Amino acid sequence: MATTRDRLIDGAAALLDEGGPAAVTLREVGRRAGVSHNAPYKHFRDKRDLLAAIAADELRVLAGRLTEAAAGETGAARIGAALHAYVGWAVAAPERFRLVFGAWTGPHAELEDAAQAAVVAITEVVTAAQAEDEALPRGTERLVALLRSTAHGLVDLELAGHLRKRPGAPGPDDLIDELITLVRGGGTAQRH
Amino acid sequence: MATTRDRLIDGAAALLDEGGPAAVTLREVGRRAGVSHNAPYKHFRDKRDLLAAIAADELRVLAGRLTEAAAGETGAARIGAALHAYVGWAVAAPERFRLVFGAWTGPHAELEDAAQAAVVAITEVVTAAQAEDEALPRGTERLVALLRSTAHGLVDLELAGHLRKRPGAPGPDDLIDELITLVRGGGTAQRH
DNA sequence: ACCTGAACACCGTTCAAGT
DNA sequence: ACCTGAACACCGTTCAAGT
Repeated sequence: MATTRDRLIDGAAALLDEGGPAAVTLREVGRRAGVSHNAPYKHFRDKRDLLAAIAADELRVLAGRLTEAAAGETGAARIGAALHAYVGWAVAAPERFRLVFGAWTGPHAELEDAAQAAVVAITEVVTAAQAEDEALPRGTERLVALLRSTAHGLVDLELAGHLRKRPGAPGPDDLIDELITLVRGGGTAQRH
Repeated sequence: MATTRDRLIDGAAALLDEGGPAAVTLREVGRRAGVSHNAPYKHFRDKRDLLAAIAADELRVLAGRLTEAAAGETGAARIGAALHAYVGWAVAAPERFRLVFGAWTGPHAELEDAAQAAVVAITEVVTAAQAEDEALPRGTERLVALLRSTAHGLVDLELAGHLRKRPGAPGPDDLIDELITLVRGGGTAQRH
């Protein structure tokens, strides 16, 4: 049986998916959890803190998916699998994606820890890929930053409807494949 | 002398810059324009429509900056200049950047027109660059989508504080230069 | 420790009415 | 055509009080 705190988080996450952060009213969150409209204040400092708990959960899910997806591949394909997992995660839950990477006024410890763990996960994937594929550029930090940014931007533009105006235009997954190819110098060499 | 509509937009844009969309209350917008708290409804359908007018203005500014920045360069440097202008625009006005590319529920004609014009502007830059630099990959649509996504993602992660945890880590401008290099195959050839 | 109900200060939006 | 003031239905947050 779930604790009140868990039910509050679940209800808030459902409301978030349904209508974005504005739809996450503490009154409705409380109602769905079977408590009063301000019971949430006994478990979270305020609405922001409740949303941050959801965001941190989601970042931990993301880190796990990236690691798992990359584990079944070798070389640059590790990176491709991780980035495809990133896109799949974001597109499946756009509001959670937007929440995680949205404007957080002021620091939040749990959220920052989870974000750091996600960066570590993708960094490990890229390090392994670089060790297996000499066609990948050296410099893990720069490459990670570039790959993260592109995957993130692809998703954000796709969700905003700014990427595919023309039917048949390449989507995020197509463009990730192209990115991997370009980053490897456009060639196919995979020496070890 | 500015019309009421202009003063409403100016006041709303200032409030947006100061504290994000939540800070744009129609009451304060009206107060700054010297009208009542619901006079805005005579010029805009609702708050969303007022924000969309700001976003459309901003997209037109962006399109102009991209074109202007690229005009002074040749080959791949056109793209570099345009993307640096994109980053400069976004970082200078983070809230406007977030507004423009944020979650717009339902279509908005003026905003979509302005977005289309911005895509046309960057597409023209890339087309010109491709004609001058054979090291750039062919396929304008795919390259434009990739470049836009990376620049957008760089800015979004930077603004969220997710890009540069370590002091001295590469910033958006550094990574754009690296992107251009990688996209040209890592080489420096620039035959015409 | 956890929860409730009333209350406060907001906010977007609507409406009748004014010039 | 453009604007105002009152009103409505919200919402986040606080507080005193209950078990």
